[in-house]
Amino acid sequence: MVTIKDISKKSGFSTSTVSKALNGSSEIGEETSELIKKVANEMGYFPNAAARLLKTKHSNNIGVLFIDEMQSGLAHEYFSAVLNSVKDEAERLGYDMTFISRNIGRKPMSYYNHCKYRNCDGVVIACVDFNDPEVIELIQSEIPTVTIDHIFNDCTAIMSDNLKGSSELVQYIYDKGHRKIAFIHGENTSVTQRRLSGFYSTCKKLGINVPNEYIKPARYHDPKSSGLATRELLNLKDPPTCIMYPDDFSFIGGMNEIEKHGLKIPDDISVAGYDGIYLSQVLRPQLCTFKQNTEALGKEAARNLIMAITDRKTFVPKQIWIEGELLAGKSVKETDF
Amino acid sequence: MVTIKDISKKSGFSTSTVSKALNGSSEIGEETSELIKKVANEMGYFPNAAARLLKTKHSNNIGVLFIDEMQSGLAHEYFSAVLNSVKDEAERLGYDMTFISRNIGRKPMSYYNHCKYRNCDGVVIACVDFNDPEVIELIQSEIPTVTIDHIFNDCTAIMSDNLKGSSELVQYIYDKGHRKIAFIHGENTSVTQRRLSGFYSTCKKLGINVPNEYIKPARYHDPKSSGLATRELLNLKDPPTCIMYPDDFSFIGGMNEIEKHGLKIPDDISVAGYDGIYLSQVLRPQLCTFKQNTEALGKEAARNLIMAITDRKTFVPKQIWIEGELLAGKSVKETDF
DNA sequence: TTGTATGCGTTATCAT
DNA sequence: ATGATAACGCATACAA
Repeated sequence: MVTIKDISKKSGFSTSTVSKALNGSSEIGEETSELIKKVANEMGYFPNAAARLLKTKHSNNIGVLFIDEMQSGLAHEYFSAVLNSVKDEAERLGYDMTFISRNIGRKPMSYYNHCKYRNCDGVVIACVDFNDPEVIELIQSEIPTVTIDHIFNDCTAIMSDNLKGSSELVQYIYDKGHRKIAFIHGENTSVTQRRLSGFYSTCKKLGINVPNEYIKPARYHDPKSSGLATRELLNLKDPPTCIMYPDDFSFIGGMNEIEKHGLKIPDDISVAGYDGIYLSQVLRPQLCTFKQNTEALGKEAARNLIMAITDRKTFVPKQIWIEGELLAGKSVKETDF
Repeated sequence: MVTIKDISKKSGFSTSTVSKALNGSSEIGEETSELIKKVANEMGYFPNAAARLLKTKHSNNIGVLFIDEMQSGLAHEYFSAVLNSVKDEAERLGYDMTFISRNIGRKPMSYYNHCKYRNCDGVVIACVDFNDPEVIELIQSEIPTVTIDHIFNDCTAIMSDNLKGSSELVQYIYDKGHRKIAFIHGENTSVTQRRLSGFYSTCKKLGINVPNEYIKPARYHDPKSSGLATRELLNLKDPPTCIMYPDDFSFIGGMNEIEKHGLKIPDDISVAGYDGIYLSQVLRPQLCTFKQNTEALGKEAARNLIMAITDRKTFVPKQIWIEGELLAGKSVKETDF
């Protein structure tokens, strides 16, 4: 391994001069600086992040907490897309990304301690149980954190605008003439609560009556439970003319159930998803859905986290709302009720 | 931050005694050891990975190279599942995982240098262009590497058994009575080559004649190109009775095209996918596909990489083949040709 | 069994 | 403008 010492020997300058030159310090002469850089290059020098960290206390490394109890974040297209965007932006800003887990080897370790152990400058938290005491410990610690899709006290949060999303969907469905709209929702999280709020408030605004049996609980990313809920809805005495699903993926479960009932989308029943994953756009009929802006979500998460790290003293926690986009598709039929 | 020094002061023992006790050295007395551990616990001590690394040269951190030119690995369910499994096993064995990219901040950096910079003990490589000189540089370097789905000289490779997979599919389809089997394949990689080999050799063994126009190029994970290929196949004077797709996801493109032609699966035409992603099992009819064992792939990758790291001297590079499993589904119709 | 001293590669402080 | 030196937190060779 080529070290600063080697460069020092080869170039004849002291290690401190070399260090300064390599870091672009203004106190080093133009020529020396050039020479040193040249030598460093020739020798294939690269700094050692660990040694640097030991002095500077900056690792230029951020942790990511992406643990889904079901199938661990990554399997979920929405979260993997967000994560990917976090990664791109972090790299652009000079930060690497390390996964944070609850234990390393046989040793159990809290998320917080894991971050300390790896000297993470900050952490992006998403797709976790925000009631987990360990998550809370981490968020409340001195380590800068940014949460995605969950507001925790006054910590910085990047939020996909779920209220607006479900509102726009309802509005669109209403505009198409539907008055009997059912909503199959995911498990009880703040995301779900916001979507429900958007749903109810828009219905109210539009004067739509929503019978309780039109609201069905299911699970995110779980076609089975949505399929079940769909069956219940279809078997109602007065079934809805349009069903909103927890997410595009879950809709697959509904789709099968609808076909089993011999119904056709959108002629016999209209449907809408959520997320706008690729799948939704290649299904036929194209699914009406609300596309969350995963790119912006990840990018803002990384940007704000790094701002919080860099301007630790002046950075003010904030909530950032990322808007999405309605993809009309062809799964909601124009109707005259 | 609580350091060994703090514990030393509080407990009255020297830093080296503390260090040894904490690392379970046998040269420290039972009681002292216990006492020191107790104090360390009380003070909330956790070691500093960077400082430790500086001495030991082991980071207990592995890098992952997961860059797809199309949509960056993570969006691909197959790869994200593999990655997830790598992560789980690595963590179990006491290793963290850091993403490796080509540049950090504005500074361009080869993959190899990035690994050095972060002191990765080893790297898992998947889903990249294996002709990239930088990838080659990394594989040929002194850093232990494990590749997934690609054999590079005599480096350790974890291979999903694509030859067997496509063979079994052909055999199954043949057993169902089909003799006119088309194959839409992905871009030219070693994975594709193996699948093609399996396809051709099994056809030959079974005495099936494969016209050239039954073999169509498309792209992995790209429904559009598979849709196009499907159209061409359906428009043939003598169209196939069964179409094999590059992967389950791509099949969606074919599915739409088939519907557009007014055909029904499997009554009018049979189809098969590859991967066995969740989607394939919730589609109706359930897709006939070959499920790759992502869990085993990731686990073996992590295990072998860490073995290579630990037993650097004695570890012998090897190829490990991971078998998958045919999921018959209902998309291939029994026919009497 | 325990303690002392040293060094990993880097940066920062203080001289020169 | 450049250099000597110390320090970051830890592990280890060696001394006691």
